Amino acid sequence: MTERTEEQFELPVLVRKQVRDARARTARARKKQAAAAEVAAVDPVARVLVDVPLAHLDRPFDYSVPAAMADTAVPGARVKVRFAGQDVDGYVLERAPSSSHTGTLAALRRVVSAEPVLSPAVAALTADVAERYAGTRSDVLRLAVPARHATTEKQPSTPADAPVSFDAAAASDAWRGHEPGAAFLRHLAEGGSPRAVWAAAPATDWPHLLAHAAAATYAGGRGALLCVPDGKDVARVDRALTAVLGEGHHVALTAEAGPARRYADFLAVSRGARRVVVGTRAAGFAPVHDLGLVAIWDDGDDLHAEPRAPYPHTRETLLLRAEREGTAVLVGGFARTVEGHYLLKTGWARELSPPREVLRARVTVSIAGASDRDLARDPHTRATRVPREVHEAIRVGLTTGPVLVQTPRVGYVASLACERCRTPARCPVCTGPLAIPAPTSPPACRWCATVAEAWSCPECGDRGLRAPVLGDARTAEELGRSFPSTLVRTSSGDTVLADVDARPAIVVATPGAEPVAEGGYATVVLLDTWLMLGRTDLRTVEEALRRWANAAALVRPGGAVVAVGDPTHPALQALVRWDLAGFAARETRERLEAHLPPASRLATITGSPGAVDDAVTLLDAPAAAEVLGPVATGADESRVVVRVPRAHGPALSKALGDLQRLRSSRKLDAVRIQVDPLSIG
DNA sequence: TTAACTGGAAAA
DNA sequence: TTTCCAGTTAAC
Repeated sequence: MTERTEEQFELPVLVRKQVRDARARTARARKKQAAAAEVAAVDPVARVLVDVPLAHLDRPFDYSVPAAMADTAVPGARVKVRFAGQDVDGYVLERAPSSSHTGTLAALRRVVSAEPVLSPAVAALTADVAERYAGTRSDVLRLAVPARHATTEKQPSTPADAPVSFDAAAASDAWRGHEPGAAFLRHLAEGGSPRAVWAAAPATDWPHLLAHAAAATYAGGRGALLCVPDGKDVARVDRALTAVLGEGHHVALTAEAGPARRYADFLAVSRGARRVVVGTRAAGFAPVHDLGLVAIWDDGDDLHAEPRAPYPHTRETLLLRAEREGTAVLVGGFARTVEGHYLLKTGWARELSPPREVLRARVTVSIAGASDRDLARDPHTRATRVPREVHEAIRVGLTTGPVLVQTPRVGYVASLACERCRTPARCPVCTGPLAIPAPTSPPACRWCATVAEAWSCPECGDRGLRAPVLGDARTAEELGRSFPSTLVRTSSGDTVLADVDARPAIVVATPGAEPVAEGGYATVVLLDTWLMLGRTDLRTVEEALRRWANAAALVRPGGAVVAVGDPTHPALQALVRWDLAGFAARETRERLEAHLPPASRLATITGSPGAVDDAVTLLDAPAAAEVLGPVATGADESRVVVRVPRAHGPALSKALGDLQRLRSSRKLDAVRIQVDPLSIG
């Protein structure tokens, strides 16, 4: 009885002790096993980058390599490791003879595959990009290495065909009109690393020029990497590369291809079976062997800005890569960005551009200003948005070929505008945009709901408001009425046409969705340019000009471009003179005075007001840094902007990275950091 | 997820 | 002082 009571009483203690002992035994056993397990004879240590989201763990951890994995745990291989009790994915960065870690190393748990998917060059690039954008390598690696597809991995990659010899004559011919294009190509072919910012002349078949630059590099025994904004452009450059290099030398990497195809193409590159690559922004990380040239087309297109952390921009990724791998650089486009201009201004890159007489021969740009006088003379103009001379230009164009009509997207500008001078109508209370909430109601502010019954235009005093007539469908309908016997096609949103043939037709397209015409358009019309300038973003004007230039450049050589808008606007004047370089230079000067990028490096810190506040306190920013804000950006979210002169950019990135590591290790509330955000909105 | 560590409380 | 235990922290 007594014994039983005692037993019952002592049971929990006993159980606890047993559990404890059992745990200790398994721990000892595990350690013994780890120590006893045979490790690799050479380089028994693997430096592993683990895939964990914590900034302070963004460094290699050493693991012992079991003998069975000696040959498969190669640098670049995907592995599974035990990390703080969990199985996590990682990449072997390198193998080493010993570790500086004090304490016993855990063993690699499994080599997922011996395929070295993370090359030393891309691993280094990943570190550079993470550092530059104050992010983690694991985030960058998600962008750089595609998901594994085991079946695909088992297939060998077809080796490249014997390279065709470089046709220097054809290449120089293609680049004719862009000076000094021939010298640039020769330099590439000889294995040099020239760096250029290229202003393409309108009506240039730019995919072929890119293909020739890649071919020149390839002929010199090196690889080339071409990044373009979207899948449509990838397809064009893909075709151009096939035309110049033939089949079997290049791959096109896009998000559209399924996972198997994507991985197969990636492997063809990482195995060195293909050394010429074209793709969208993710391709910037493609592990091209013996990389000799990196190129980006239309670097002002915001598709080049990665929307996932740490938000790297393709141009910056490629420039970091060029620095590290010593490659040639080609930054091209019809329009020029302020960043592109900056590369020239600092002497880092040379200019490739068409001489005046080439431009004059390629295109004639004119402006149809819908002035009051025009409206009085032709009241019909206002109803159709298409001034008489534009109507005439379309008619003339249609006698010889297709006509492109670019019209702003629906919803691009939702606000009402002054009927007379077309200044966007803003709320007198909060400066928000005015709109008509219901068909019969008076205009009201979309931000603060103030009813603006007695609105008058601050620019011209007119009291009339007009709703912008917008949309490609609406425009197509109008033009269809004006040109009854003409085929009218639209390209926008979900139904984007890649190309149209050379027959006369009206092609109505929204910006960025313009199809390429066989042989080029006879005429290009840019409607409602004033609407594209109506936004208040920092880059509005630059962006509008870029979109106009991209549409205008689709004319055939000697074709006509007509823009409907204010003839005195500097952006339209730049378009008329096709002086996009001059516009970028002026824009850069203005930004310099306003301490905006690219003369300054700028970063935003966003998060809960408390977190942002103490992030600013913890931030060990360079002495020259200015902290602007915080400002409230939403419900319980605030933001500060940190700005430094460009020379202190790397120091700012470093400080922001340190801040993230510190916050992560102290388990403080996360803040989102964006270095060089595209816009601060 | 979990082993190692920390510090405070209880036992000696 | 030593031992035990729960909560915390670092993570190979």
